[in-house]
Amino acid sequence: MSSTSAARSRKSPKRDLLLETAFRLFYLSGYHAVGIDTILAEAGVAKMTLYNHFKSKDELIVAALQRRADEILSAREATLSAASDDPLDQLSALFDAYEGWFKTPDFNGCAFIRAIAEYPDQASPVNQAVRQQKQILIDQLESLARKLPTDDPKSLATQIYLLAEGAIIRAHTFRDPAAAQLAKEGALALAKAARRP
Amino acid sequence: MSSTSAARSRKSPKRDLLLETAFRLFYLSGYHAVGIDTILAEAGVAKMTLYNHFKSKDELIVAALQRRADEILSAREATLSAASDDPLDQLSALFDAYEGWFKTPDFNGCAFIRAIAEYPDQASPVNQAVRQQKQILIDQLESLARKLPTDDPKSLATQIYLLAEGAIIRAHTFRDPAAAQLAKEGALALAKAARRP
DNA sequence: CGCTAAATAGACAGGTCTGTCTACCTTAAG
DNA sequence: CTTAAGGTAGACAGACCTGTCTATTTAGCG
Repeated sequence: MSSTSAARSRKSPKRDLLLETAFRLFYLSGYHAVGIDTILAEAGVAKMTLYNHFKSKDELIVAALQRRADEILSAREATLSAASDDPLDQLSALFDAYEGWFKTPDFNGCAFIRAIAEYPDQASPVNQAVRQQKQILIDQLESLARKLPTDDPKSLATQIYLLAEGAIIRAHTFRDPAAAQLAKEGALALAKAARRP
Repeated sequence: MSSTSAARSRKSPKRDLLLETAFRLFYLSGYHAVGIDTILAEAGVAKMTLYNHFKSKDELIVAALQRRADEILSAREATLSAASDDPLDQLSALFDAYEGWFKTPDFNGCAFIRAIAEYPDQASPVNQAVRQQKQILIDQLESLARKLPTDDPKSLATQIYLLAEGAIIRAHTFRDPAAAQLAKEGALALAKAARRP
């Protein structure tokens, strides 16, 4: 029995290569626009290897997004810990990091926002994965806002979140990395204005 | 000669029905996810009628977005002219209108942002159509910002734009219409803080 | 060596997609 | 009545899509 095997280990070089390749191509052209065969050809991996690791294309997308979320989380923690303890400095560092991202040659917007755009059904696993990831950023912004002198840190954090997402949209739509600095100035102004007088 | 006809008139009931149906379905499920046949079945129109009016699916998408842009522009002008002449009132009216939109049962984010997400290639006609439409909003915000007491109306207008786009993203991702009011308060705070002291 | 798990190539089914073509119908104007 | 434009139905080509299956090969390991 069990002639064909499971290959369900979470640690596998082929699996990781598939996730990296899949994310890169999805990010370049979109989720529906990129077919399985394109990813397999680019990665040089057989089709059955993919379907041994993932049940479906949707599952591959979710895993690729999850992998990307881990990368982002690590980078963000590095950015924050490189800045001083001053919450305003940390806010500045966050938006400066956005600017660096916007200037990378293959910047193509936010993979998560674009995933929501293609999978707007809230019941979709892709949609759920995106919301989960976005919530982490919002939580981090909220804990940052709590270090600021405001009586409504939650609202302030959300407003900063709106500026951050808006900056990504603008940078992507108009290829305008300067959106990061405008968002940063806006965020700092809101943080200062929110001070209880 | 010319046994088959052109049917290229810009005013045609079938053409308009196609555009309305196409936009509704694209907005519901996405551009790649909705096929021509689905639109034709929903509209009750023959395939050749579509291809007599539009050269390709891409051209249909562009036309549907253009039609939607006209609607939005009219609605926005109505919103602005219903408010007082005070630019802060006009700003408030804009974000209140956003809230109303977010609360509509079939709200599904911004059709233009989602189009950019699916057609990230700047050379794509869809991408170009979206940028053109978004620029109109930015120009309107800029002319509004010029009525405010600030020495950098362009930056202020862009920051308000970031809040507006961010609010749409948040409202769509988390089904949170309250994003509109947060964005509005943020925009008003920025407008007041930008006053030359 | 021998066993096992992982990966491979490639064919394949079944469906969907865009776009084209033909032949026919309806309607309205001259 | 005649003519022409717009619309219709349906078949069709050709490409692409996801997912499955089989038979074979490779690689690690006791």
